[in-house]
Amino acid sequence: MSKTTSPSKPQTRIQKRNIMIILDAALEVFSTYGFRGTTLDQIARQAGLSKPNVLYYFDGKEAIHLALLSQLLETWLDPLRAIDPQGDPKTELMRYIRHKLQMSRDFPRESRLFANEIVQGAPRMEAFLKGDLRDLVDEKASVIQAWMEEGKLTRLDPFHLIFSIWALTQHYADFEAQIRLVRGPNIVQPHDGSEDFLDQVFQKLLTP
Amino acid sequence: MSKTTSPSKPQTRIQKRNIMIILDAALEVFSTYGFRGTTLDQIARQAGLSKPNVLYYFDGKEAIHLALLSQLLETWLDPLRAIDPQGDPKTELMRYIRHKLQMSRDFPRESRLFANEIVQGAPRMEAFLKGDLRDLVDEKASVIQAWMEEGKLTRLDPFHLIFSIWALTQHYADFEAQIRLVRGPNIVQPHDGSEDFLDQVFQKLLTP
DNA sequence: AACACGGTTGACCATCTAGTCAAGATTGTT
DNA sequence: AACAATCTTGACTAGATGGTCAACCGTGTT
Repeated sequence: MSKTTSPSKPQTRIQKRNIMIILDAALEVFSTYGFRGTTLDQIARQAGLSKPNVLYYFDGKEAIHLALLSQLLETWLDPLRAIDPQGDPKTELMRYIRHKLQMSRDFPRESRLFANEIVQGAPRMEAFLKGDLRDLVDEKASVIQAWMEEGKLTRLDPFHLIFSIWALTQHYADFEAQIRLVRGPNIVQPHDGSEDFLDQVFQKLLTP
Repeated sequence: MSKTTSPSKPQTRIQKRNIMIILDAALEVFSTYGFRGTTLDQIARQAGLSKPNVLYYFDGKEAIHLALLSQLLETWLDPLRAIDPQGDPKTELMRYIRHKLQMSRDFPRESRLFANEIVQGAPRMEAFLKGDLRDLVDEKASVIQAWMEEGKLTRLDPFHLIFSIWALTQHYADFEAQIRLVRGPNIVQPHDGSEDFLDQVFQKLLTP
């Protein structure tokens, strides 16, 4: 029987705390080493718990990973969902871009967890990608398309536009190591200047 | 003693063939599962050889990975190196962008091998990133900066510009699974339309 | 204090994985 | 054909890894 997915009993204080600790530790490790590259011992050590104790709260490595992923997927859709068809086109898109960049800055581990999954073929996210995400992307692409046809935005392929936003914003989290090493020791925050840059890029790009 | 790095004896036909087969198989597997997620058995199976036979040609898993990586790094610099300070600024950059996109289309496994390494903190590429790559990026950033000051390009942070080119071009290879699943079964080639799109984007962006 | 339940862990197991080795098969050369 | 060098592999080992379990500890309630 699954341990964390049974909603019958309410969670103890200790349960709440340890489950949070474990998920945080697992996020740290999974986002760095990928699913197969992560060991339960690593997670346990990072969490400051013994391995059997970790397995007391989760049914196994897979279950921890799944918990992280489904927790993540919920919040992943929100910024895109928030694009308002009634709002001002450029404002809405710029807000989306800033929101995504902010997430990449504030939750780089989540971004890398996601990236790890997708680079490796997304075996655990097929349902999400071709389900909820596809529906939402299709919907918002239509909205953007309509905006373009009204002449309020530069005419571009709306799907490629969305992908380009993902690419540019997530790059700062996913390839942080590269940016950090290429820029040298002077640059502490790989994100420095990214907001101004993306603002410039998309202002110029989207204005017809 | 290393097997493949000893240049004393010339390679046999069989050696040449098998080393190529192994590297190709390893690229396939490493690029999909990452270093720690890949097993020697997987590589051997993919190569159609026995595990001891694979180890006859390479000193171990690490050595295969290293061979792939150093082989890759050589070619990785070429497009950037090809940017000619004497050429026409926009032409040079557009050529670079198309070149990078082409590589992402023609060598997606190489791109994903790279991506896997970097997402996981680039532990095996530090020297390259903070050495040759940094020098080259610094050099070309200066060139771009000069072009901008001459008024031949839109004023942008040249480093962020280079990163944005990397992000946008490699995205099509690294996140192919996402694009494929989000776009649905109708889209066969995730790259479809990417060249036109990036042409539009950077034409508009770079023109002052 | 005593009890029950939740929480914790050392010791253990089965399986997987990188790597070894000695023996046998194949190939090229004379 | 005969020989040496190259090539191949089944069987194996040591250590890592996911997961189990029985016993023990801690906490809150009466």
